[in-house]
Amino acid sequence: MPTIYEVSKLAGVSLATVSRVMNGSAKVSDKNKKKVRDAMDALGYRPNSVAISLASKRSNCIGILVAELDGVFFGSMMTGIEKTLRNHHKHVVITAGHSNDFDEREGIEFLKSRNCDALIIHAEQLSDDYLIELSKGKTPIVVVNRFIAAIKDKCISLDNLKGGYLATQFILNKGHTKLVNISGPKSKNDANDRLLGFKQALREQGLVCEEHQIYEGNYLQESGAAAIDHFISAGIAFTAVVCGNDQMAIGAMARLRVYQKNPSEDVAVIGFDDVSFAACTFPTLTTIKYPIKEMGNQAAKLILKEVYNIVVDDIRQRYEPSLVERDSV
Amino acid sequence: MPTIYEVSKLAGVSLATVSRVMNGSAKVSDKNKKKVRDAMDALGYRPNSVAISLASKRSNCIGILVAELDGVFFGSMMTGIEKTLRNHHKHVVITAGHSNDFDEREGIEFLKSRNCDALIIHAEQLSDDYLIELSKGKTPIVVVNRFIAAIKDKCISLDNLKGGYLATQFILNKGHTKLVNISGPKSKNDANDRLLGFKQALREQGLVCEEHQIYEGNYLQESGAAAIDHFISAGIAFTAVVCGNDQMAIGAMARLRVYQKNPSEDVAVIGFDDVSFAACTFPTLTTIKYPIKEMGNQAAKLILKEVYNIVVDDIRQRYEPSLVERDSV
DNA sequence: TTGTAAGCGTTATCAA
DNA sequence: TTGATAACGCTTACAA
Repeated sequence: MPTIYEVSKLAGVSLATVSRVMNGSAKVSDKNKKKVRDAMDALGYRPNSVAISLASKRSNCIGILVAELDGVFFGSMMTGIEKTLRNHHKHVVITAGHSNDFDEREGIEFLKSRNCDALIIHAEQLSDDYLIELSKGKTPIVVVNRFIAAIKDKCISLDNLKGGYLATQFILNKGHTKLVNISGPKSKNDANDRLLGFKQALREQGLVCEEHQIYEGNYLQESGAAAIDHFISAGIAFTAVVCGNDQMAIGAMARLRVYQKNPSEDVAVIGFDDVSFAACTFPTLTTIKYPIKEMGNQAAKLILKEVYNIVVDDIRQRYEPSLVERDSV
Repeated sequence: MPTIYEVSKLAGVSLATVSRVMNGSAKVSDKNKKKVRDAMDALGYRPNSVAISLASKRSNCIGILVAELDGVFFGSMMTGIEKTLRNHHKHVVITAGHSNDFDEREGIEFLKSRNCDALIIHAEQLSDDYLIELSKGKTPIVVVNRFIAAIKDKCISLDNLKGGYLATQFILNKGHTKLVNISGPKSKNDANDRLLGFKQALREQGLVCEEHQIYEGNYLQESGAAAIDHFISAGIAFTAVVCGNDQMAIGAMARLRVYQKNPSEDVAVIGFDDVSFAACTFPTLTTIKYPIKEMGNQAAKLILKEVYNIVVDDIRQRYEPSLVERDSV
C-alpha cells in the first residue's frame, strides 16, 4: 500500500500539498494538483482512514447500537440510517447490544474508542441516567425509541403508550371484552409503555386488567405461540389478543390454529410495529405502525446537522403511532 | 480522554510498560502492574483503538459486506458471524452493497481502508475474477454463498442448484405437472443456480420448461405477489409455484388468496431459505433449508483460524440444502 | 524486567 | 501557494 509520502515523492511536492489536494482544504496550484493526482493514479494510492482518523480526530463513521442484527425491526432502522448517511459519504459501524446491559455498554465503549463521530443508540437496558451522562461526553449521541426529557433534543421517539392504547381501544370498539395481552419483556421500556396503554384503554372502558390476562413474552414468534399455550392451558377465556409486537402476533396466530381457533374469526389479533411481512400473513395483520425506518432517517439527519454542520430539512423527533387496519381483527 | 502517556506518568513507569500490561505482551513485575492498573482506574483510561490499529496494523475488526441491512436472511448471517467473533473479542463492521457493483466495490474499499483484519463477503454483483484478485491482496477474505474453484478454501457455500432441484423434485413427486417458477433476479448467481435446478428436475421428468413459466422477481414479497398477478393475467395455468426464496413465496401465497386460490389446497407453494417466519405462515411454508446462520458461524471460524491463529474445531465449507416439509405443498 | 526511541500514515501549525 | 515539522496515541525493536 503506497502512502502519502510516496505520492509526494513521485509528484515532487511536499506531504502537506498532497494532503491538501486530498481534502481540498486549501488552495493548491492546478499544476501541482495535477501532478499529485497523476502520482496517486500511478501508484494506486488509497488513503488510510485509520491514520486520517487518528490525525484529524474525525472518522466519518457513525456508530449504531441495536439490540440484534437480525430482526426486521432493527433491519429497517439500520437501513434508514445507512441510506441517509451514505448519501453524505458517512459510514456506519454497527454493533449489537443483545438486550443486556453489559454488551450494550461494551458496544458503546467500542464505538467510542473506534473514534466514531457520533452514536445512534437503540438501547434496551441502559438507564436514562447513563444515557444522560453519556450525552455529556464528547461524542454526540442520538437516542432512538426512548424519550428522555433531560435530553429531549437528542431523542427520536414514538409514543408507545399511545400505540398500546390505540390497539386496545380498536379491539374494544369492536365489542370484545375478554382480552389478553402478550407483552414484550418487562425489562424493556417500550414493552412497558405499550402495556400501560393497554391497561389504560381497559380502565377507561370500565374494565379491570387482571395479572393473569398478561403474558410476558420476549418479542419473538415462539413466545407468541407459548403465550397461547399458556392462556389455553390455564383455562383463560379470551376473544382477542393484543400483542407487544408483530412477531409475537404471528406466532400467536399460528398457534391458535393448532387449537382450532381461527385468527380473526374466532379470535381477534392485533400486532405492533407493522413490519414488512405483516401485510402478507393470513389473515393479514392489523397492527400499529411504527415508522422506524423513517425515524432512523431522522436520527441520521440530526447527526448530519449537529456533527457535520450539513444543512438538512426539518427534523421530526416525536412520532405518533397510527392504526393499520387489516384482516386479523 | 487520558492517554497512555498520562497513565505512565501517574504510575511512574515508561510508556512501554503501560503498553505491556495492556496487552500482556511481556513480563511486567507485579508491583508495576499494579501501579499501572491503579493509574488507569484513577484516570478512567480507555485505550484508543484507532491508535492501536495504526501502530499495530491490527484492528481486531472484521469487515462484512452484505447486500442489505434489513432482510431476515442477511440478519441471520450477520448474527451468526458476530456471535462467534465476539466470543473472541473481535468486532464486526458492516457495510451494505445494495446489490450493485459500485456500492459493493466501494464497501470493500471502505472496509479495507478501515484496516479490517479480514473481510467476509456476500457479494451479489462482483465477478468471480474480482474476488479472486481481491483474495490475492493483503487482506484475507472469506466468500459466502458462492463457490469459486480457484479460491475454494476461502468459500463457504451451499449447493443452490441442488436446492432448486430438490424443491422441484418434491413438487413433481406430489404429482404436479403444471409448475411455474418465481425466480430471483437473473443478476444473482444463487438465483440462477436455483433456477437451473428447477429446469433440471423438470427435464429429468421429461417435461420441458418454457420461458413463460418463469417470472423474474427481486426476492422481495411484493414481487412474489406481482408474479401471481402476471401468471394469472397471462392466462398461464399452474397448480404449483416454486419460489426463489421464502419472501416471494409468502407474497405469492397472500396474492393467491386474492384470486380465490388457497395455497396448499389449490396451489402448492414451495420456498427457499427457511427463514424464521416460514414456520409461522399459513399454511406453514414448505421450503429448502439454507443454514445461513451456521454458515456465517463457519465463516467467522475460518477467519479466527487463518487470521488470528486461534484453534477452532473443524470448519465446514460446503453445505447441502435439505427439504423442510410443512403444509404449503 | 524496564526504558528509549523510532515508527504507523495522516493532519495541522507555522513560516517562508 | 508551498514546505518543514510537530502532533495524534499507541506498538515494538533494541538497549540497558
